[in-house]
Amino acid sequence: MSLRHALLGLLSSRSASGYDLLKTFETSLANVWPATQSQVYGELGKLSADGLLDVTAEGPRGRKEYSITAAGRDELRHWLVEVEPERVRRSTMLLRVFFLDTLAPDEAQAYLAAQAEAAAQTNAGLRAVETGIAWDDSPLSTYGRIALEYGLRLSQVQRDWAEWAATQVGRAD
Amino acid sequence: MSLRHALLGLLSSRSASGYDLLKTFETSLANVWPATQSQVYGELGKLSADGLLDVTAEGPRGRKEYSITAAGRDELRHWLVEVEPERVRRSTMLLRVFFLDTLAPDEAQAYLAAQAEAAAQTNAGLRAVETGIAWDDSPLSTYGRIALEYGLRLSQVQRDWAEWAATQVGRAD
DNA sequence: CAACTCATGTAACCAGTTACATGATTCA
DNA sequence: TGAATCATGTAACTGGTTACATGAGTTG
Repeated sequence: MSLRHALLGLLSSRSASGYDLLKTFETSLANVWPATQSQVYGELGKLSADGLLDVTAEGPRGRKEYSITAAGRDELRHWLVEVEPERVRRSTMLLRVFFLDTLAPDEAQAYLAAQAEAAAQTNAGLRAVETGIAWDDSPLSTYGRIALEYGLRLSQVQRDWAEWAATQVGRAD
Repeated sequence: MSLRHALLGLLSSRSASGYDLLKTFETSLANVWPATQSQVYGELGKLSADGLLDVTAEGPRGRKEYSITAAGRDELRHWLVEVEPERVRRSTMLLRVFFLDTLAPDEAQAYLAAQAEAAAQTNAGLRAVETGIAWDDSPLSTYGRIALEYGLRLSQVQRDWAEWAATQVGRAD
C-alpha cells in the first residue's frame, strides 16, 4: 500500500498529473520506490474514488491534474506517524551467500568481489549526485540529503562487507 | 524467480519434503527470503514438472521427498555464477523520509529516533544469535557467519544513520 | 480419545511488471 | 508533415499473502 502514500506525499506539496508524477518516480523516487505507468494511473483512479484526491483541472490531451484532499492529508499523516515501516527482508544478493558452498572457493570469492564492485559503483554514482546538487537549508534539501546519506552509508557498508567476506572464504577450505 | 533457486539451494545439500523446507524458511531463511506454505508447495510442483526436482520417496501422510536433479544443479549454478543479483530498491522506511517535511520537526525527529531504536533492536537480536551459535570451520558456519555479519553491519549503519539524521532535522527550521 | 504435529493442497486476492493501444499537441 | 513528446488507459501475467480445507499419524 505504499504507492498510495508515495502519491499522496508527492501531491502534498503541489498538484500534478499522472504524467508529472510518473517522471518523479523515474527520477528522484526511482531508488526508493519505483513505480510503473500503469500502476500510477491505476492508483490515482483508486485514490480519487476513495476521496483522498480530487481532479482539480483538466488540460489538453486529456490531462487531469490531481490535488490532495483533507482526507488525503490525514491519511498521509497517519501513515507517517502511526504505521510502523516494515523492515526490508528479501535480498537475492544475501540469499546467494547461503548457497555459495556449492561453488568452488575461488568462484565464491569472485561472486563477493563482484558485489563489492557493484557497491563501489553505486557509492561513486551517489557521490556524483551529491556534488552535483546545490544543497541549501530548504526542507527538500535537508530530507533529500538525509536520504542520500543513507544510500552512501549503505553502499559503503556493502562494499566493506563484501571485501571482508571474500577474505573469509577459503580460509579453512 | 528467486524462490525456485532458494528451494534448489536448500535441496542441493539434502533431500527434503515441502514441510521440511517450510520450516527452514521460517527459521534460517526468514530474514533473507521468507516464503509461505502455499508458495513452497506450488513451486515444488512446478520445479518437478520442469525436471529440476524429482520425487524420490513418499512417506506417511502423503509426504513427498524431493531431490534435486542434475538439471536442477545446473540451474542453481547458473543462477549463482551468471545471473546478476538485482539490487534491493523499495524501502518504505526511506520513502517516508522524503515526506517528513510535512510533519513538525519534533515529529520527524521522533520518527528517526524510532528507526534508530528498531535498528538497535535488530542488532541486539543478531548479536544474541551470534553468541548462541557454535561456529566452526564448516561451509555452513563460514557462509552463515558471513550472512549474519551483513545483518550486523547493516543494522549498525541504520542505527548510526538514523541518529545522525535526527540531528540534521530542525537545524535550519 | 483428544490435542498436537505432520503434511499437502486450492482459491481469492493484492501488488507489481510488461506489453498493447490510442490519440492529441508541439516543434523542427 | 513527420518525429518527438505529452497523456491516458487496459489486458495478461507473475510473485506473493491470507484464508480455507482436509486428513493421517503421534503422544499424553
